[in-house]
Amino acid sequence: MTQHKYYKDAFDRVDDSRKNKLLEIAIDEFASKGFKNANINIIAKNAGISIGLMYKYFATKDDLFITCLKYGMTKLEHSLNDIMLSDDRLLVKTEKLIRTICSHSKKYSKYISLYNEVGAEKGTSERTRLMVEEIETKRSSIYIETITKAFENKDVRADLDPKLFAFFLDNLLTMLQFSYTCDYYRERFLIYTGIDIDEADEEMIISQLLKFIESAFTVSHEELKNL
Amino acid sequence: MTQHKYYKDAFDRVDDSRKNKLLEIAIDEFASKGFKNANINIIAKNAGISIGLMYKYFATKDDLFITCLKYGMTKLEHSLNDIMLSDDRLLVKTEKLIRTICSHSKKYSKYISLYNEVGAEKGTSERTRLMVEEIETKRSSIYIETITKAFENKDVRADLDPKLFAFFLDNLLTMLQFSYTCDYYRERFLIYTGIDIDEADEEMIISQLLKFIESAFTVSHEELKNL
Amino acid sequence: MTQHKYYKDAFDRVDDSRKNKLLEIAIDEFASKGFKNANINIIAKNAGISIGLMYKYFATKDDLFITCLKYGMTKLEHSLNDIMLSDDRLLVKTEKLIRTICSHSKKYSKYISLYNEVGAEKGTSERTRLMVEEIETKRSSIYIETITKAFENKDVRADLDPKLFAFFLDNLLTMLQFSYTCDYYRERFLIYTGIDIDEADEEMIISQLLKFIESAFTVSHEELKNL
Amino acid sequence: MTQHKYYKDAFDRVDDSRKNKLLEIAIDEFASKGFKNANINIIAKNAGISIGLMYKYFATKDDLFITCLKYGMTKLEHSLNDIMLSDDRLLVKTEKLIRTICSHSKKYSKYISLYNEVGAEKGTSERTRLMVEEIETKRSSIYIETITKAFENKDVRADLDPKLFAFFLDNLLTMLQFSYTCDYYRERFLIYTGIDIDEADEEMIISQLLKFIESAFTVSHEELKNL
DNA sequence: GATGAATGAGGTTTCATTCAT
DNA sequence: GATGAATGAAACCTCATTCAT
Repeated sequence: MTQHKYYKDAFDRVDDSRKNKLLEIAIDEFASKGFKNANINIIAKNAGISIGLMYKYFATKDDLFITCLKYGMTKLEHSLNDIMLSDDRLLVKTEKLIRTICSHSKKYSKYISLYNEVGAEKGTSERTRLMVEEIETKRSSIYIETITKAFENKDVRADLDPKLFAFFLDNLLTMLQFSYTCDYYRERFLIYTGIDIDEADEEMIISQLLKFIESAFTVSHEELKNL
Repeated sequence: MTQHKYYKDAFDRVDDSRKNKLLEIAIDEFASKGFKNANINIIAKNAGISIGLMYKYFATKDDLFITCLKYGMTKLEHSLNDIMLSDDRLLVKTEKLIRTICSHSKKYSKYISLYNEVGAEKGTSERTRLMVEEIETKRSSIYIETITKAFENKDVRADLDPKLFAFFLDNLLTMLQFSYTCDYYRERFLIYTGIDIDEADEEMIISQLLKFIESAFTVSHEELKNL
Repeated sequence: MTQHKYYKDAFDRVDDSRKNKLLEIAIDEFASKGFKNANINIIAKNAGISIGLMYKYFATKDDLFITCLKYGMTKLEHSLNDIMLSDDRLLVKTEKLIRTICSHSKKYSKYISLYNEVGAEKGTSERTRLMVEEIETKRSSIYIETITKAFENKDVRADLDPKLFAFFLDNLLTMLQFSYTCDYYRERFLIYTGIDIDEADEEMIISQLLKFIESAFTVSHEELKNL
Repeated sequence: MTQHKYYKDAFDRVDDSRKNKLLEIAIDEFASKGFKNANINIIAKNAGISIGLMYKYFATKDDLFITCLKYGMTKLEHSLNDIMLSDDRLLVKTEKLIRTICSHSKKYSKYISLYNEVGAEKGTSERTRLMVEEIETKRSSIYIETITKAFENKDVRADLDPKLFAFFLDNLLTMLQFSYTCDYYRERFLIYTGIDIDEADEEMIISQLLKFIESAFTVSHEELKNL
């Protein structure tokens, strides 16, 4: 639950524009080559600093990665917050959510690429646990809170569990993000739909996903009779 | 679309039980350490063959990985086929699908771990493209075909696109698989639901997901009036 | 023979308590990690001064080490002087010497640890030569002088060479010091005696060592016959 | 007590002359630069093998060092065994011991240099403990056993403890070894005696040390009176 | 077919020292 | 006097792949 700081004090003292530049360059490298293939010597060189200074800022390659990840995740979080704390009905919120995911995915595809990479990490369970916590705790609680309220307003089918509802909803959004940003999932989208997602009609995707969530199947006959 | 063969002829001549043993051992290594950290020399040692022979079977580490991946993917495909080609209504098929995903995830978690890893691969776009094709083409076409039929039977809301419907459905199932099998997504499930997925009530998850897909939101008043 | 000064003038101008604090902290680091693994940046940080200032005081890490070493060696020298310049017979002096070594070893184990390290230094023969001279010249001359006097008083077996006698005596005392203070030699003591030296009966060790040396002083059979 | 093996199986398969060559070259490097400054890439290059193969033989630099150390220690052990198991009286054995130490020190000075280095190691207490055990256990037990027998034969003053006697005796021999082989202690010998130990009259040193120890064996005045 | 010894480029991390302020 | 950001060479260790037998 404690939010750790994965960089050293020296990095705090760097002015913001250099800080951001460094992180963006690191994110470029991580997003294009993956964690293991990324080379911190190259990151340092591209950022115009010595490798020694790099290690004055970040104790390990891991820490640099996590800092990049959190930097990226923060950007989306703010937009999500704004949406979820509004007074709209859940359906409207969901639409806004999807729109934000779409535009964010285009703008910040590299950040999502990092997030995607974390999801594939093996064999470092303690680090993984920390990272999940850092990333998912806030996001999940915003979702769950909002959805719980929606239940009180009878915006949602009563026999659904708010937590699982939030989970399924985020699953759909996450996979949509990956489809916009990660090589494999972009190809997969192409195979499913026949369309390159970059050239897809975004409005169509949004409306289709909204309908899918809203009511994928038509109400069953039995239920209708009972109305 | 061409189905490549990522091993050498010599591997064809090995008898099946040794073939499977070798692949299972390789899958163990890949699933527990990830592709880059897996060590092909150790795989050979664990499998009881020399590294030289390993290279008589597979030209590169990549090829070994892909062969493992396809080996694992084939197992699920058969079950899916059986379900999708049945005469059930889509809702019933979907339930069967989810059940299969759940049980498969427990039994074959390592195979899914490999699949998950592929989704995070960077910077090898041609290889990635080939792998997506190998894996997703068959699966997606089964989904789409089935769902298109369901549309004809009016089992599905008419204003949904079958391809996107298939895509969204598979997204939900894929994320459920990951939640059963991959470190990160297991933790994420715990954070969303408060439950360790291994100790979760599977029937509850199945029924909730089914409801979510079936009709996440209650039918709106307007729509009801128009019935 | 010239007593060098291994620090810069700026260090002379620092007041004594800060000087001592700095040296004690450096000694801590050197004694716990060894010269090569000790980190001069960390020493500066622990001492509360900047690394820049550190280099205003000491030209190199080597110089800092030597200054620490001499600082530590000085402390024992004074006690030895007092003993050796007294009027006691050699046997009494030797007992006092051993007692002093024991208590000093407990109190100043870190200084001895530095001394022990110097004995293992390789490949810097000129520096080594200088350091031996700095450390051993005074000590050896006190020993030799005292023992030469003892020879005149017939306190010592006549057919022994005073210089070698002093050398052997100091060897025994040095190894006893190491046994009290250095990881390896502490373990070695345990293996030889079955006792952890910290829990050993100090009086027993003293009396045994004294007896071991003492008989060296008593006349031999032949000499006895000639009395 | 278990004697570990600090090299990998692959090293066992190397033929003896190459094994010895490799170890001698590594010992050269360690003895001349010390453990930390020694460079295994250089050792590999000098030995005419690749660094990769080096790591097929030894898991770590540490392991290579320990293997070198044990290789060197074994050589002296055999000579000591022969002497100590003979039927000579302790005084004769001791003389042989000193002679062996002297000649061994000249021949194998590098091995002793390694041993000396271990005695100065800091902060790796578990590794240190293992190494002490490996090296000192056998040697100390041979000493103690022999000396205990000598006590039964009344070769030694009765009020001395055999374990401490062995300990003091080995201390003198160890320091003599260092004086022959280690930079610092060679200089120290020069300062004490005024003689470069390489040009010293070895017979004189031997006889002086023997006398220094010897009197320890003769009975004390009191005891003489009681005869 | 089968072996496994051998390669060596490549990547992370450390730290004594400098120098502009 | 005092600071501490910045440097960058240097060292350990990994592992996919080759090839002589």
